Amino acid sequence: MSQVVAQSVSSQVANATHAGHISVHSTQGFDPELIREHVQIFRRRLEPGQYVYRTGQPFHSLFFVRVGSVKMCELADDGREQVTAFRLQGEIVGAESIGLATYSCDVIALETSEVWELPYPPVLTACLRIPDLHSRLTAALAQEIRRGRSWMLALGTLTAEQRVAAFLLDLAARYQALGFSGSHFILRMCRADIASYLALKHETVSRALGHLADTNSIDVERREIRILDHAELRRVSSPSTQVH
Amino acid sequence: MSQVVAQSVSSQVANATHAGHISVHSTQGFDPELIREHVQIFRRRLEPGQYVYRTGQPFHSLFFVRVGSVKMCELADDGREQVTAFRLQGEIVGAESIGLATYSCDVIALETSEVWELPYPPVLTACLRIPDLHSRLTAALAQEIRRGRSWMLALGTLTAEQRVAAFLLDLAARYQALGFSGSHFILRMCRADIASYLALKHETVSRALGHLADTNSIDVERREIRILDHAELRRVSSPSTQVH
DNA sequence: AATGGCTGTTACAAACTGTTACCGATCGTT
DNA sequence: AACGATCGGTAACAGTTTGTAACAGCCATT
Repeated sequence: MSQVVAQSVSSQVANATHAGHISVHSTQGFDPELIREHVQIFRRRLEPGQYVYRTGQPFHSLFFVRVGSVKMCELADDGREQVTAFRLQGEIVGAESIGLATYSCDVIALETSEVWELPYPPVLTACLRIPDLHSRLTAALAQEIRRGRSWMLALGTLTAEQRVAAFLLDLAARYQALGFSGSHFILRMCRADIASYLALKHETVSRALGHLADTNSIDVERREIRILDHAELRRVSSPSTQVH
Repeated sequence: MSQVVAQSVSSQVANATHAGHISVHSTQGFDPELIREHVQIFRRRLEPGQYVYRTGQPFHSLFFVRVGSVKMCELADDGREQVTAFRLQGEIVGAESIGLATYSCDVIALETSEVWELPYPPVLTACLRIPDLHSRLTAALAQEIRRGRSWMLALGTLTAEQRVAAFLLDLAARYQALGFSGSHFILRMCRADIASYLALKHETVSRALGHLADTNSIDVERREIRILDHAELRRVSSPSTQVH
């Protein structure tokens, strides 16, 4: 039965994708359509686990996630590593490496995906020609800074269960903005990736999901998530809203 | 006696400041000198605790920290707040709010400081006129994203003592890049601010500093820090370097 | 259909961090 | 010089998160 449900979800995905309606909201208005005439765009198809780019490879392009989703992994010299972002379709990756000779992180497809490669020097040139494009790119970069800061705040101030709740709400909002269901979706990443992103252990993520399910806030079936009570999830993820 | 030492440090600060040599490295080359002729710059003097700008105020300018240091504080709707960055002289604040109608965080002076206000619309215009400036601003924004990511990695993978060690090393490197001593400096922020930034409680910061002092890695006298053993500090802050 | 590998779940004990409380030091003010 | 407020340090105790381990479910391969 869960098989059937999962399929119904993927058909939603297919529908929305075929509608060709990519939310520009999620990229702060940086839309590849705007530079189509000025920059040659290369399309690349990716299977789960394939790299969009790797740390240390020469920086040459930004990438627009057209279909699917990717994870971004930061890695330190001493071997530590962490997932620092998940990017869904309609979002940009690669901007963090602007100004460097080589990419500063790994980007890996979570599912079968398609990215549009936007060679950076041409993008830069186009920005000078199209004043609007410049401010859009700058705004997209600034938004990326804010997303990081905002997530730092979450990591620094929320407990394990609160982080998991906040993570689900964030994903739900982004799926909804894309035209998918905001209360029923499939996690494209494994527990270990979620845990890494939330600065927890994967067992702790499991336990938190289990507890949220026990309290009927959500329904969990491995990677399939149903949000049963948005209000309760928000309450859980916002400590100050609690009654003392 | 500690009084004397503290004074010797502040004279170092005074010296380097008077030398007028602001590192462009720390701003990825975004230097206010470059736009002097295109943008009218306003100078502002700040006393400790004063705001450079507040969350919700209309966004209008970037700020270049000319003298002193500031903290950046993120605050959530539900009241949670966290210090998300410390900026020393030669660094830029305000870039995270580009593209928004209002500033997205608080910036507060930690000591007597001077900031140069750079009205943003003129900066943007100047970027279109000076191609080089555009790439410098973009690069500065990208660097800000990477700094955030890199700190997220630290928060997510390091223990309390490792974070404190990493924090001290980061400060040391930045002071050294500015021409100050990298092994003897004064913390401009209180323990609570450090704790907030490191996602710890201030008691834990105290314990960690105490333990680092016990092992002769550093010397602590309230806000005065001497790094006695850089190598040991690096070892502490890099888990994988440990021998099993 | 059976196997092995990977992923996810749960229980229990241990470790680290947070909490609370108190004390001393410093600084600005009266 | 005395005062209060803020800041910093220490300690005992409580709590959450983690580590370890065992088990179950899914999937690809044989």
